[in-house]
Order: sequence, then C-alpha cells, then structure tokens
Amino acid sequence: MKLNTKSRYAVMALADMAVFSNDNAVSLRDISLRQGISLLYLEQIFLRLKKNNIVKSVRGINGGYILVKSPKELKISDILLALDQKVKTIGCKKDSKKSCNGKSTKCITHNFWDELDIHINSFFENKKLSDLLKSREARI
Amino acid sequence: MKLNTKSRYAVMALADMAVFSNDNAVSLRDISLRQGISLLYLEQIFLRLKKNNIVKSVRGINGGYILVKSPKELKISDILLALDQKVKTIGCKKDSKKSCNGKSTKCITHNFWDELDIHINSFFENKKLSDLLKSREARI
DNA sequence: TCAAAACTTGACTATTTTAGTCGGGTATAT
DNA sequence: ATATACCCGACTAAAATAGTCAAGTTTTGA
Repeated sequence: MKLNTKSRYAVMALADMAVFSNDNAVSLRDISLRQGISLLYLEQIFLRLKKNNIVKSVRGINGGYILVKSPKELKISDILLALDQKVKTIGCKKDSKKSCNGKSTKCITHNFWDELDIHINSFFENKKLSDLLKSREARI
Repeated sequence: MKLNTKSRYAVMALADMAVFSNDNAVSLRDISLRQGISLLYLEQIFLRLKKNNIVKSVRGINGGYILVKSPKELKISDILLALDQKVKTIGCKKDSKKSCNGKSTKCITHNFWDELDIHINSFFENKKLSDLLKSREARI
C-alpha cells in the first residue's frame, strides 16, 4: 500500500513552488533541478495540475507555473484528486449477484474498509500545503 | 493508493473463520465458497499466515485452519505484516548524495510522509479482528 | 526579427507488480 | 485405501507504474 510517484512528486513540486516562488512563475526546469525529478515527468504531472486548476501557466521566457490558491488554502486532497489518487481499498462489486447489501456474509469486512478510506482521506482533507512548510521550518 | 487483494482476502478469510468456526478447524474450501475467493489463492495466502503464526493448520479429512489468537487479541496490523503490507509512502533514498538529512531542500515533504505512515499504521494497530465482527452484528 | 526558453500534448514503452494458476506433493480420519 | 485437505515452489497473463519521445506552440529579450 503506497502512494505512487506522480502524487508524491506533485506534492513535492508544489511545496517547492511555495518555498521558492517569490510571486514569480516557477519553471519546471528549476523544480526538476532542485527536487531531482525528471523534467519530462514533471510536464506530465503539471498538465493534470493545470487541468484541475491547481496551478496556472505563464508561457514564454521567464515563464513557468503559479499556484492558483495560496498554500494555506490548498488541501493535499485537492492535489491527489487532480492525479486520480483517491484512496480506495474496497472491492465489493455492486453488480454481482452476491452483492453487498449489508447482510450478505460476503461483506463481513465491508464497514471496515469504509472506515479505512475515511480515516486516510480525512488526513489529506485536513492538511494544507502550508502545513508541510511549517514542519520544514521547524526542522531547520 | 489501495490495499492489494492478498491483504484484503486475508482479513476477509480470517473474519470468516472467526464467525463460522465453532472451535473447529475451518477448511479453505468452505472459506472459498462463502467468500468467493479462489481456493488456490487462499492456499497461497494461508501459507504466509501460517508461517507468521496467525493460524495453525490441521491436516487430513476434516482438517483446516484455526486462529492462533482470539479475535479480540488479533490486530489487523499483524495480518498485514504477515503479507508484507506495511504502509510505506516515502521514497527518500538513504544512499543518495543528496540524501535526506533533515536540511536538504529535497526533503521538504519528508515529515509529511512520515506522518501519513503513522496515521495509517496506527489505524491498523488499534483495530482487532473482533472489531470487524462487531460492526457486522450491529448491521444485521 | 528571431532564437531560445518554456509550456502543450498525445503516444509510446520498459519494468514491475498484481493476481492469480498449475502441478505435484504429504498427512490423516474414516 | 481413498478422499479430503493442507503444503509449496514455480510459473504467467494482465495491469499499473514510471517514465521517455516527438513534435509542436507561445512569448520575450537581445
């Protein structure tokens, strides 16, 4: 059970932007160098972040990306959502004959998986990008 | 981010045993039929559960498996551990030059992933197999 | 004006993981 | 004996992951 690199890199890259942007656009090239993430891969990730209105782009020389919301307002769950990374543990098929109706013996564990999903997703819901930076400063 | 079927099936199968065993060994065949999990796959899963002392086996006709601990004492984290399913979100390489020393700009998000791991693992640490059955009874 | 920097986008691919299956065992109750 | 059930290593098809590649378009500074 692990997060994929797309999601991890997205969070890392956005945290990087929050730290290093001074109201300027941040180029993917810079993020790539600082965070050690492939530029081509970052492009793919930022395409989705842009489509989901997490960042906006500035083209041309001195261009780059800008956070749409402030780090204080940007929930981690928004980032994961942009990369299709909702947590989903369960496999009960809705269409099967023996489907999950709350009584079937098949679903002894159903509620448990639901609780797990909620437990994890609430973590991401309650964390803002700015929360990550705080713990960074505390460490330096 | 999702749990694999091995872990899910293991929890389902053990919950099934807790419900349907009456101090008898429960055969994989029965679990397979009740839970709709491939018998061959269950064998593979129970091999590991046995090696990790979660269940013990009874061979021969009328044989099957028996829970080593009572459902009240069996933590979900024990089950996942038996199937190598510790949650691990992070990718900071220990051996890299730019490694994570708590200062590097590379690791802005390091603490965050640690927190996430703890958040999820504590959920599994605090849940017992018997907790799953309770919510089942409440539902019926 | 024109070249370089930077974003845009779809398609492609190698590797790894997942989710099983297969085959050939061994033990034991009846 | 023989059917039932556990035992165990090896194998594999399919999906997901983690990228790369190619071929652009846009903007701006010199």
